[in-house]
Amino acid sequence: MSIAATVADRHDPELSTDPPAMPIQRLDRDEIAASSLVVAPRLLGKLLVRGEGKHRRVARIVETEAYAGPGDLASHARAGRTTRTAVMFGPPGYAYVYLVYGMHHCLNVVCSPEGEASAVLIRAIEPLEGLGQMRARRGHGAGTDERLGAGPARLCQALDIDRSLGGVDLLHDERLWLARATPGVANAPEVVSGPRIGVAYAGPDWATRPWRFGIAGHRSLSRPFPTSP
DNA sequence: ATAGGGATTCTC
DNA sequence: AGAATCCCTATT
Repeated sequence: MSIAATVADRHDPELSTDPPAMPIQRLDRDEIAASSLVVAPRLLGKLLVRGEGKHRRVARIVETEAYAGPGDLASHARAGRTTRTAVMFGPPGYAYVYLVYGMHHCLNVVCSPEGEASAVLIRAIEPLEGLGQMRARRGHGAGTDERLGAGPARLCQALDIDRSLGGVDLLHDERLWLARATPGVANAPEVVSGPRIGVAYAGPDWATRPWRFGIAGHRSLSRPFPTSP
C-alpha cells in the first residue's frame, strides 16, 4: 500500500479503523435448502456480506430465529402466499426483507424447498469489516461497535438493507450475500436457544417454542437468552 | 375505502 | 412506559 493511500485512509472516517480485508467464500445453496429449524443454528458463525471491493462490509451472524410455514402463527406466511410474502414460498437462498412498525427493516434468509415458505430471521451480527460505514449509517446514539448490529433492524440499518434488496439471491448477488471465512476457522460456536422475540400475538403455543438461536454469551446478541433454571 | 396492528428501537 | 410511522391484511 502506498503512503498516499495510507494517509488518505487515515483521513477517511469511514475507513479509518478497518482491518485488512479477510478471505471469504460464498455459501452453497444446499446449506440453506434444509428446514428453517436446521438452517437457523447452522447460520450462526457464518458471514453476511454487503457489497464488494473497497467498501465491502462484513459481519458474523450471531443470532437467528426460525419461522416455519403458514401453520406457524408467528410467521408472516400465516396468511398464505401474498404479494409481500411471495418470496418465502419460492426456492431457498433468497432474501425476504420487510418493514415493521412503519420504520424498521428486517432481513430473512428463505430456506426449505420451493413451496414450503420457511425462513430464518437474522437477529444480530458482529461487525468485522467496514465498521466506519456501519457507524455512519447507524448515526448518533449508536453505542459501541459491538452493538452496531445487535438487533434485526439495527443490522439492516448498519448494512443499508431495505426492501430494494428483497428477493436478491444471497448465494450469487454482489450486493448482499452469505459467506464463510477461509480457511475454515475454529470450532463450531456454542449454540444456545430460547423463545422467539416479539411474537406474543401468535399465542403461547407458538411464542414459547425455543426457535431463537444464538452464540452463547456473545457481546453482539440483541438481548440475553433466558437462563435455564 | 377503512380500520387495526405490527418478527423494533429510542428516549423519557 | 410511550412514541414513532407506513404498509399489510382483513373487513365493510
